[in-house]
Amino acid sequence: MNIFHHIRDKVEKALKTLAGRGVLPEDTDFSHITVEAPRDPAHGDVTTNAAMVLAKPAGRKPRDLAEEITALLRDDPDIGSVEIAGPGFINMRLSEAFWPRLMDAVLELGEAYGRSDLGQGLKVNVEYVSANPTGPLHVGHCRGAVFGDALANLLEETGHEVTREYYINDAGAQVDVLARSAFLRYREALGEDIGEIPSGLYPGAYLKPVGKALAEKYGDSLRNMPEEEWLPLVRDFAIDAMMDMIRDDLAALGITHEVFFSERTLHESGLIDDTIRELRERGLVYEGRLPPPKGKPPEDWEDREQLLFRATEFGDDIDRPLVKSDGSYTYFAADVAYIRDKLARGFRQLVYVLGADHGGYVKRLQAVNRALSGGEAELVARLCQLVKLFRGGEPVRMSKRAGDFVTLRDVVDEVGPDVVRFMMLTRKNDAPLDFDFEKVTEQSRDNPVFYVQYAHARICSVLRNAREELGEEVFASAGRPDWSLLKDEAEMTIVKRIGEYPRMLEAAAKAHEPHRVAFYLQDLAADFHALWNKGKESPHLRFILKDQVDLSLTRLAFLRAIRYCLANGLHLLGVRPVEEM
RNA sequence: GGCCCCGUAGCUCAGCUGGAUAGAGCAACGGACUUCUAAUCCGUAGGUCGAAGGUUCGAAUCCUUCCGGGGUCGCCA
Repeated sequence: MNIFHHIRDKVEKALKTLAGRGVLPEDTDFSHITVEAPRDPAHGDVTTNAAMVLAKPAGRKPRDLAEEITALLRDDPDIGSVEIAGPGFINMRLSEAFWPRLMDAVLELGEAYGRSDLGQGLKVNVEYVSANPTGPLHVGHCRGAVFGDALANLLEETGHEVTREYYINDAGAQVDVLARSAFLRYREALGEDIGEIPSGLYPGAYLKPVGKALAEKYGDSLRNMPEEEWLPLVRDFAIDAMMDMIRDDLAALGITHEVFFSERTLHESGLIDDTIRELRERGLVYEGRLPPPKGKPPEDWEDREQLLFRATEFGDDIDRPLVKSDGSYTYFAADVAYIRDKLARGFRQLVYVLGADHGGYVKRLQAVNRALSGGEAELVARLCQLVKLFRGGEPVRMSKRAGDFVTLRDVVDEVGPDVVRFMMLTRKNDAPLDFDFEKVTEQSRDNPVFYVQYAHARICSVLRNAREELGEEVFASAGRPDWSLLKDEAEMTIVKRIGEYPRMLEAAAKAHEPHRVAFYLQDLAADFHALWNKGKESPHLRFILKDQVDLSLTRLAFLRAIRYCLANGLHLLGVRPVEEM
């Protein structure tokens, strides 16, 4: 039950009637019409800009057109009153008979309240995290991980067919460095004194268990091999170990990807070769030269003829090289093949959740998508800004030396997955985020995680109490809630907020902005806390009133509806609603 | 130098992809507990939406140009 869709249908029906009468052109475009809640509740429950948007095509003044539209809406039983305001807004107040239907629907739908078919089953691939398999995830990965996961949930909830995917960068030089680093730890495990880890190798202690495991598996047989023989063995072993670790870290945050896609398989299966052949056939590549990079001294710049993708024809600033000077493929070449593969798997929306430092990469990805999908698919890139860590207001210092960085696991272990997940979504993705270890575990108003959880727990507390206070027999013989008993302004504020939930989810999904769910939950929690406290000054507003059973039962049903809304939103964010604090 | 992101109350940020008098929280000040959990709530105060133009019924939002902060810029991934 989405009240805004409901009213929109009525408005569009009225507009079609007007089109039939010749007031509007037959082919009028309705796409810019909004049907939404006005910012000021005094303006009513639902407002539409239809008259203002269509005034020009109709060749009439907005307020005149509004008159014609309202005449057709006025008799609708769901609409209590209609008014024209300001430059031509049509403000509607829903009839008293309408709200009970909404509340009944919320209770009936329960955990399904908010789901929609907005996406029409569109196949969406959400790629997120995709960290190099060379070490544990650090805090920097946290935000993208949580953002991507919440976005995937959000899209799923709004009717998209979602695949969560992780791209494993297991083909480049950095995994050879990983192999050499692991080999050193292997020699260490065999009793050798390896001294200090040479610069250029990964110094982290997390490779020690890998070295030990290698020693157990291979004994000292690797030690006598030439590098070209042991390296592939050690590399594959180490990558597997790193990916196991990464999967564990993600699991600790409640994140599970459906597909882990290996870059190396693109090389080995010949998919990149195929892709480049196809590009050649379609005339999308050519041999050419690039200008040297600007802004940087071109130290080792070598002007050469190379194979270039015609990215500029698809909106990029410069054509992009596919082959390195040593003849191997660039990272970009693999990415082209990867996009081609995603399209071949039927995805029509490719979502990339990236760190802000990859901003420069977006245009070329979009160029590839345009070239290969011919406009059939959309590529959406979302950039996550970095997270600054604090402890009691003081910045947490991290030095890259000796692997002394804060890992994702450190953070989750200290404050818990729910706090991490919620906090990561309390800011728009492209705004920097401060994360203070002390503040996020504080139990106070300025900690949004706590604030929302507390509202949920309070509701559960009342629901628990009610059984004792009112007696089991009251519940056994309870009829349907009489929603007309909810008359107070604070109660109606909440009813309307609940009504906005489905629309908020759709807007968030369209914009790919899961943080809106977090903000909505804070608003709903605030509405609830306000009502709670109002019950202190005005005892008749309390939820449990022993001498008014029908009213109490209705308010308890009301609480269950609020609870569904809070819990559903929290679930989307991957945060567990708690029943007690 | 090119491209991308950001600039909104003293601070941290929202602002529903063009709507009505720009909103929360923190900090400041003044109030509300014999509790269904005061871990909360109510009230007061606080603004040339970085600047200037433009688009139109209407701009914090869209376009152009500046100012300031961050990121990025072939053969790393």
